[in-house]
Amino acid sequence: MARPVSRYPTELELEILKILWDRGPLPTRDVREALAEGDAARDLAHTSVVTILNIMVRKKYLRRTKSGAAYTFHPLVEREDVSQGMLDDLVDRVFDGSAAHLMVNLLERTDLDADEIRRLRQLITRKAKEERE
Amino acid sequence: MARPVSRYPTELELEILKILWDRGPLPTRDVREALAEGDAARDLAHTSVVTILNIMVRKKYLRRTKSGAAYTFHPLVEREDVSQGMLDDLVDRVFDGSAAHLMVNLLERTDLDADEIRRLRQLITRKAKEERE
DNA sequence: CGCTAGATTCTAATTCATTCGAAAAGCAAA
DNA sequence: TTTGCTTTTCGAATGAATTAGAATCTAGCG
Repeated sequence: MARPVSRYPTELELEILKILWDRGPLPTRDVREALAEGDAARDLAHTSVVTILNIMVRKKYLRRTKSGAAYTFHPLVEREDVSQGMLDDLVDRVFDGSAAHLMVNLLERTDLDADEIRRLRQLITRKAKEERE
Repeated sequence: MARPVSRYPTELELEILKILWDRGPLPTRDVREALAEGDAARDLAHTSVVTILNIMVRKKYLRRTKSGAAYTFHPLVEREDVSQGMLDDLVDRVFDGSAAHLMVNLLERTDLDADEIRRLRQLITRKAKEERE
């Protein structure tokens, strides 16, 4: 048997989703340009980008609409849903289902700025209250 | 070009690493049995397990020692290093480098028990103190 | 010493992910 | 309408991940 379909967007698929989430529906040309810039710069041939966009349509990550000669691609999945799915998967697979374990791990070695710390503190406090009810 | 080697252990590789982290060095036979049990039960042929163990040796995830007729496989990477690597990768790729964003996301929709909340609260408080220095 | 049980090595089939070129198709300007 | 540019469609190559059968090797026993 063979490698199973990955349950979540692959590396490249995620890059493309991020581009479309940030800048809205775009035609192939613009997706290609955005990929060539970006942090993880990928200078792909136009056809490569077309190919992967079509795969993403097949996988229902995107939908496309005709505009003139070209197609415009729209995200069909939400940023939050994908992030959460991938995060939950990591919690399950790597941290054996313990979100707390993951957070402790992250907290112990991440630098956070004051605002972020305050925000997290508030959330935790609220959690603690909910717990007591 | 082709799919690049994944920077972190693949699904199956991680399952095997977890088995070896939990139960120490094991020969192929025992790894196979553990895989067949486990949560994500995988009932693989003996040779399949051998194949992947050898791939993992090539990738330096494991090392093997001869013991009698068979080989015994030892993890060469630490659980913490792998977890952190995979977590950092997710933070980078999915949450654009913001660990705080990830934690907020997780906190908002995860049920934690009282102990875990207390533990996290302590950590955050300590972080806040450090920040003020 | 030769046989057998179990282990290992070799080879290979599948399918996914990534990458493109060649060719067909569409639209706009000359 | 013909030329030229842009786009898409199609087909294909390459390599990683997963799975496993066939062939080979080896240690112990009668």
